[in-house]
Amino acid sequence: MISLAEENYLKNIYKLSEKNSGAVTTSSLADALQINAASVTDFVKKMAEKKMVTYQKSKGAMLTEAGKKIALKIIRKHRLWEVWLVNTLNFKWDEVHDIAEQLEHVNSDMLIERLDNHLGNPTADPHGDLIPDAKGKFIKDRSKPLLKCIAKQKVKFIGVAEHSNSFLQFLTKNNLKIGDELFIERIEAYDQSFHLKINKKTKKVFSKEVVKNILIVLA
Amino acid sequence: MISLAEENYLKNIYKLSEKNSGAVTTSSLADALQINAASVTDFVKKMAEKKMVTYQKSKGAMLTEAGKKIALKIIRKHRLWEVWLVNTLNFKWDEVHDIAEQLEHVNSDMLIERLDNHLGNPTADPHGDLIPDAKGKFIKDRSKPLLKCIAKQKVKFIGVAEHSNSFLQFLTKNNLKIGDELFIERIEAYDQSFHLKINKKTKKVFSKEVVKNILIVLA
DNA sequence: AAATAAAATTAGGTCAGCCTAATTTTATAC
DNA sequence: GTATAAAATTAGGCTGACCTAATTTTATTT
Ligand SMILES: [Mn+2]
Ligand SMILES: [Mn+2]
Ligand SMILES: [Mn+2]
Ligand SMILES: [Mn+2]
Repeated sequence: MISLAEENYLKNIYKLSEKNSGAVTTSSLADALQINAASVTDFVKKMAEKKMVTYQKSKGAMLTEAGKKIALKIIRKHRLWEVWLVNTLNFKWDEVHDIAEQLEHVNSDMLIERLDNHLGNPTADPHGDLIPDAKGKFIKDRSKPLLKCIAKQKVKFIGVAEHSNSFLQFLTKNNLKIGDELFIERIEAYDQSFHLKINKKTKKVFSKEVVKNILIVLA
Repeated sequence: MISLAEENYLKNIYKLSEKNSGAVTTSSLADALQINAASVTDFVKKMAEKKMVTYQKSKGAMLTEAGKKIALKIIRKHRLWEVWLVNTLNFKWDEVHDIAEQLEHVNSDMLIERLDNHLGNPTADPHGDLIPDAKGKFIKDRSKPLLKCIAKQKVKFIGVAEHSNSFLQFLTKNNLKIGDELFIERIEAYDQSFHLKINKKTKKVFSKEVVKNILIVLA
């Protein structure tokens, strides 16, 4: 059996290795898990014995295939639950993460698959994060940061690269939500702020800070 | 904060004190939790320090008001989740208990209340067990064992007094489900087996063993 | 290439939640 | 009421998942 702590380690190792590929450092894991680095070293060694990760002293940890499979399953559960919370129970997108952090550890394959079907086999969660299927496969990710776009492009808002409540609430306050059509009227050369027209109606200006965390696809 | 172990102790103390009122014995708790009696003694003492229970050496434990409140909340969650699993995800009534055992520990008041509303504020779970409201109050229980009835009575099957999978599956196999109307055609004097007509159609005979675990209300 | 800083590891705890074995207390039988 | 059985407690341990402080390794400056 796999413990709660192990599940959280695996999930976070996966997420960190997604960003900076290669071995995940002890300190980055410690930071993500809010656990002392010494404890992480210890734990990771035990996980290596159990073949969930490979570990090289002073270099870091990498998921084995077995570990990756578990990590993806937890991520799948987390995101499916978030979809349920938002779509069925009408939670806001900035209210679901902590609840999903708990629900992701509920262990029942039958439950996951039924939930998935009940939700219509969604491929993305309320924040636009892709949901792996039962085999751990994602659909192809075609998104990129709005910041990478050029003036006069028409794009669709499909996700966020930053998941903090403050950022999500900022977007909500500014009436920006997933699915919105954004037209880039102009990009200010000096500070790279974006002048947008949202859904062919409202005009708004967003700073580079914001724009880099908005993920879009070309419309 | 309250730990998983504490929640399970509280829930089981509540359930055992429901049956045999008075203090809950160490051995009955040990048996229910599948934990060694020595460990239970220890744990219960710690819970007494935290004012969740009162404890008298060699006599047993009783919930305090605070402890009872927590116990009822867990029972509420367990039963609400069971309703969801059966009504929304189409699980069978003998498939939900283990999943609900996990879900009952998910901690979010907002989640419970939204789930409750979404389900239409049910007052009983798929096994006929009453669901306490947010304040811990139950509706009045009017059920009694079918065994206590007399011949020629017409009654409605509303719950089970025995929750084992084997019993639930036995009932399912015999096409008996909650809501069914039962007419007691005759009670065999020798062994107290019940000759029933189910939903004005099927005739079936059930042993005393079975009949004592079927809960009904007079129709 | 030394010196310094940062990251990682080792050594030696703690605490929760369990266990077994031994002992004491309470209940039941004779 | 004494003997026996059952229940409960005490004593002493163990493991998982953390911690701090000290040390070692690796990276960055100068
Ligand atoms: Mn989340
Ligand atoms: Mn998400
Ligand atoms: Mn149940
Ligand atoms: Mn139930």
